[in-house]
Amino acid sequence: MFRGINSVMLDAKGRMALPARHREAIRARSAGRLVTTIDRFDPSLLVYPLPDWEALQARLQKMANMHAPVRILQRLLIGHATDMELDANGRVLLPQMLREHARLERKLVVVGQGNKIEIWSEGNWQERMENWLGEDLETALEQVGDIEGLSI
Amino acid sequence: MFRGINSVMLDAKGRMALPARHREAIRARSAGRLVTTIDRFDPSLLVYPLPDWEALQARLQKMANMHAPVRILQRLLIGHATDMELDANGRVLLPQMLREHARLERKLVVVGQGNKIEIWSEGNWQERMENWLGEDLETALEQVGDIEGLSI
DNA sequence: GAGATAGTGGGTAAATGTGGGTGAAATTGT
DNA sequence: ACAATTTCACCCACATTTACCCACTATCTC
Repeated sequence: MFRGINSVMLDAKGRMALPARHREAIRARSAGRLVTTIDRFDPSLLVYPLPDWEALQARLQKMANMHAPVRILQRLLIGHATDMELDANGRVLLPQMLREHARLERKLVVVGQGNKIEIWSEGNWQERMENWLGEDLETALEQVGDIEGLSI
Repeated sequence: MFRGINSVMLDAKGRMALPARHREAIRARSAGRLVTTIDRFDPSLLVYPLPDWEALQARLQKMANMHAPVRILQRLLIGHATDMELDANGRVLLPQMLREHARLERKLVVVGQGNKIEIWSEGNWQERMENWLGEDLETALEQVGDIEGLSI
């Protein structure tokens, strides 16, 4: 569904153009309605089409919250989830608290990730990229499994 | 499927002629629709016919992304994967961010690699070639296995 | 050598991304 | 409760990028 990377500006009002390549898919899937929340591992935001987020949220809420880690996960993800809508120019308004979490500044990077879109500050993204490209993913992946015969 | 090496120019608009020897195969396989992404080991781009890329992406997305190395792999590959289409002259427009990753300048090298095509800047390619030719591949390959009885 | 094919360059209209004005709505302070 | 201030939705305007043409040259085929 979503893939590819774009560089865009965050304007003074906190708005960001969603790359055109994703708009049609979003309009078709959810009439332009989206939900953003935080990424719990990295300083970035996750954007889902509304129905996909709702399925995720339902799943999170079904988990028994007697366990502290489940409660924490719910607070982080559901707590920060904010509805957004594409405006006439294909932009979205990113909520201030989420902008702060991802430490977004003027230059952003928008990364398609299949069922979701990630939003990063350009600086953070570039910094991470350098590390990721240097890592030995194969060794780590073999321990996870799932890499058997994968050839890219 | 794809094989052979060509030297082509990247024009001022970021376009590159796909060597004619590959066009027919691409048109037959995917009506001229391609996906490019980055190579994670070298400064080069990988080009797949759309259906072949989609099979790869589906495989990547099935992996459970609770594990950090899986997320990184997805970000690098799916995150940079960009749809392209052959224009009337058999050219493709290479996205700016990918051009930067592969450090493409005016002179490019296009290398057929079976199921994919690699795009290099001429300078990088030549530099690597010298190193590759000087390496003792046999010793290294024997440790990997699968070389038994291979005769070239 | 004439015609076809391949690679390259460039013009132009449409699409895309960016910035900002303005009034309505929400929030804040008193 | 009301005024002051901020935020937001909805416009419009503009610059840049891209898609779609057409043209030119070099090479190859017959």
